[in-house]
Amino acid sequence: MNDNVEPARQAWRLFLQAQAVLLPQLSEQLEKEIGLPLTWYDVLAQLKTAPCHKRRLQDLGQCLLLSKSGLTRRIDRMEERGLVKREGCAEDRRGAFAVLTPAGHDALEQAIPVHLAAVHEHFMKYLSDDEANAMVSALTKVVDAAPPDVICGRS
Amino acid sequence: MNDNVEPARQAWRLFLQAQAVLLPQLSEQLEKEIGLPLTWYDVLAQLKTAPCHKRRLQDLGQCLLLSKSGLTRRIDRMEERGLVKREGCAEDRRGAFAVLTPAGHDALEQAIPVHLAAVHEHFMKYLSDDEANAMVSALTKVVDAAPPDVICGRS
DNA sequence: CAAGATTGAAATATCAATCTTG
DNA sequence: CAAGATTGATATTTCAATCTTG
Repeated sequence: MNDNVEPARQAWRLFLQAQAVLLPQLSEQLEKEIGLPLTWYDVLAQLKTAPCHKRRLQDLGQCLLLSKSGLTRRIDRMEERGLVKREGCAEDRRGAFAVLTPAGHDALEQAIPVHLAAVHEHFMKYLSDDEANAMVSALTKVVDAAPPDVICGRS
Repeated sequence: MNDNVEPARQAWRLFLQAQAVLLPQLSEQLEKEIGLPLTWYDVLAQLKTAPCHKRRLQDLGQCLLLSKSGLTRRIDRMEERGLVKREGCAEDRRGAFAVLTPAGHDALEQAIPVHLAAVHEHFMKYLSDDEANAMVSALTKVVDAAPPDVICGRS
């Protein structure tokens, strides 16, 4: 019974520590080598895999788990730097798209190998196959259990 | 070898997603039910386990992975609310301690069961024994590989 | 000068309110 | 009125500069 509680609690502690150690490290490294904040990388990566390299702001906010206004401002800053641009939506004129620009595409192409190498170096290389599979199966349950309003419903 | 890459990459994606979903949820819940931000809970928890319920600001910043000025301001806000207080250091008069107040101790005692229950509800209960052990072994390697002097614990 | 802590300026996030369109 | 997006006010964090003490 104690053996049930303890490993899970330890897993939680390490989960928090790992993200607290990893994210600043990866963020700083990408920023220094490519001049791209990790949060911008996330936006560019989403756009790259989207049809026509564009995506509704609404959708972007949801899949990046960012509030509406948070996304508005992030896109503002990225647009100032020419990495994305906004595009009105013809079918629903309330909406808007964020579109990848050529400069944004180039920046991402530069960033991808650097970032993936860093993720491998600091995270993936420490996971055995079994450990990776166990993490996938466990965290899938955790993420799927999150109420939809946590994922979608932020002002 | 290719089978090594994919589960690990998926584990990374889920790792990011899980923390993005979990932390706001736990934070909001603790804030609503106890009126205590999760970041303050972390400070109180650190102080509770320290000798005499006090700790050098320097040490706190390191184990909470917070910058010097970030900690200064967090302690400012908590001191305003009477949860901690500052205390000069006799041996090295440049330094200062953060000390748990009775009010801070009470708030933490209220918060602990609520927060632990929430962590169980949203995270721990989804981990089988094997999955928890795999996560512990994997994340231990990840955390140990990071710059070593900064690691302490949360909850 | 170096180390511990604080302060000012800037970055980035959120909530609430607002504007525009359906 | 509801939905998509933006704006204003506020909160928290970091970096660089500063103050104090060793």
